[in-house]
Amino acid sequence: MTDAHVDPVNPDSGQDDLPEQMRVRREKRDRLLAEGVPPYPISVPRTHLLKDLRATYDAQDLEPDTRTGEQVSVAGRVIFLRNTGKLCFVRLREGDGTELQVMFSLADLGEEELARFKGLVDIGDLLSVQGEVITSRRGELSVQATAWQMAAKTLRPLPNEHKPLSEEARVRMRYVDLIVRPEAREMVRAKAAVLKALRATYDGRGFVEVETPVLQLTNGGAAARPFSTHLNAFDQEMKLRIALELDLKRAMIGGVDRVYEIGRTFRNEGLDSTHSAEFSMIEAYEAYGDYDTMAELIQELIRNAGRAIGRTTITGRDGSTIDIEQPFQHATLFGLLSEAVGESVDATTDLARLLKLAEQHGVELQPDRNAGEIAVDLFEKLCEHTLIQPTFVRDYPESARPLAKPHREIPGLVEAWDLFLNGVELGVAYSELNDPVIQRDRLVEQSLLAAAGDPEAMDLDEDFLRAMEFGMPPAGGMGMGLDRLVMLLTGTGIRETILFPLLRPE
RNA sequence: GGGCCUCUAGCUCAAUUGGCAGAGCAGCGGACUUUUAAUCCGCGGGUUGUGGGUUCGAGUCCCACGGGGCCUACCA
Repeated sequence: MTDAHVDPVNPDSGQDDLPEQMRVRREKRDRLLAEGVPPYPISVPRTHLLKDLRATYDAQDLEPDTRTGEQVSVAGRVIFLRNTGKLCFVRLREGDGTELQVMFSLADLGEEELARFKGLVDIGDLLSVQGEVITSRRGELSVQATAWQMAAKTLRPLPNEHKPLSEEARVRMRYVDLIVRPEAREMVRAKAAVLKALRATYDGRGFVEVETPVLQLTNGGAAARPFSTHLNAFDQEMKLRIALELDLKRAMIGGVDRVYEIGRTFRNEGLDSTHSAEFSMIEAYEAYGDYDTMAELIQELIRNAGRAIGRTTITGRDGSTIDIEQPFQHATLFGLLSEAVGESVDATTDLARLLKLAEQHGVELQPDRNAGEIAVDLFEKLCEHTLIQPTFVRDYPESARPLAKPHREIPGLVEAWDLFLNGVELGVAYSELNDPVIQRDRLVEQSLLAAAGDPEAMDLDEDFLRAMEFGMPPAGGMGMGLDRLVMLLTGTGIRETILFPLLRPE
């Protein structure tokens, strides 16, 4: 932020139209400038992190009124300020939430410097303080200040520490949320730890991380409405990717046998508490693997991510305990569905029977669904929410998963699973279709839908088909939503896990 | 898309039947050398989301618009 209208040599920026507290802070900034002290210096002394001092001294169990003799310079944000006349207490907080008390006394600072401190420092300011590490009379680890500098003057008051910010304020001003709310700070670090664990798990298994284009010529790899944009250099309409799949398969065809990407995808669809316009996808492909090797992989990914943030047991939404250290269950789609409807249903069950079952169980269907799609609809409505313990739901009807390979034993099914945990879908995997002729048929079918106006259908990606015709190894492929994983492991909503969620302009 | 709720001081929230717009924290002035949401005395702070309307009088009732939330529907 710049204040071009403020003349620093002639301080008069106490603008009348500002709220009182902002005016006061601007005046203090002006006073610093007037005395020749920069309110935003290039650097300030800092010999120790608050965290360092806590690590060094907390373990020593110091008596009250201890003087350690160690001289330090520390820096942090003033989050608490108490003035008892000739002695001021300040609590500094640094970015990770570590706090340390600083004491400003008449005896150590002198009358003039103490008065300057009282007159210039507000809650929220970033401060550098020099002094000795001591413990207070109450035994609290502190720095007894002998000098201080403003590191950066804050012009807006911090919100009330003791009342939670409204949910809207939290997401609109996440920077403030991060300052005042420990859970917000922890979320940032938890997500980073999860990402690190995911990469370590892939890397440990010999997977190679790649980056593939976000800007795409065609819409493919999933069924979703894309964002459109324009590339001026080619005068070319472009799409933002909705999935990573096609480029990762191209890489695998080229010999990146174990390949993964963690990256942003974009979907121009409805937004709600579980759907975001942009979100991070995790996809991996393993040549000579299949959907069983992917099941092993995803368990290890989730387990290691949980361990990285110390959360390997989760309380399910029905109150039960989910222990992700335990092997995940396997079930079949038709097995679970048969159980739910109380009669045997399989890939050969005809459309009429399935429609009848849908009616009996009050499941509303979209028009023109085929038998396989109805079976999946029934499963989603009747079974999905009951899958609290981690469960791989395997073997989908062919028509419901057009990019998976036919099942090795059961006709009419394909080798695909969805992983459910706490009643939500967390990841998917296939034994990937690699017959370029069948692949072409499927994609042509999709492109006809697209031509007919289905905004979610895939475009025909001729280059992808050409790549497939060079031979894609038999492979397993998996996908998982990063935000859903973090939500699951931390037990929070999507607006908490995304640092800066998309919001309407104020 | 449909339904319900909500928007008041920097922040979090009150305001009875339509009758002077308030509190806590934060801020300003004063006292206090051990506070930890300190205490004590005093003071300021508002276009009640925006625009209309009803009324002697609107934070409150009506209409429209905007922001936010919840439920529902849709959604690889």
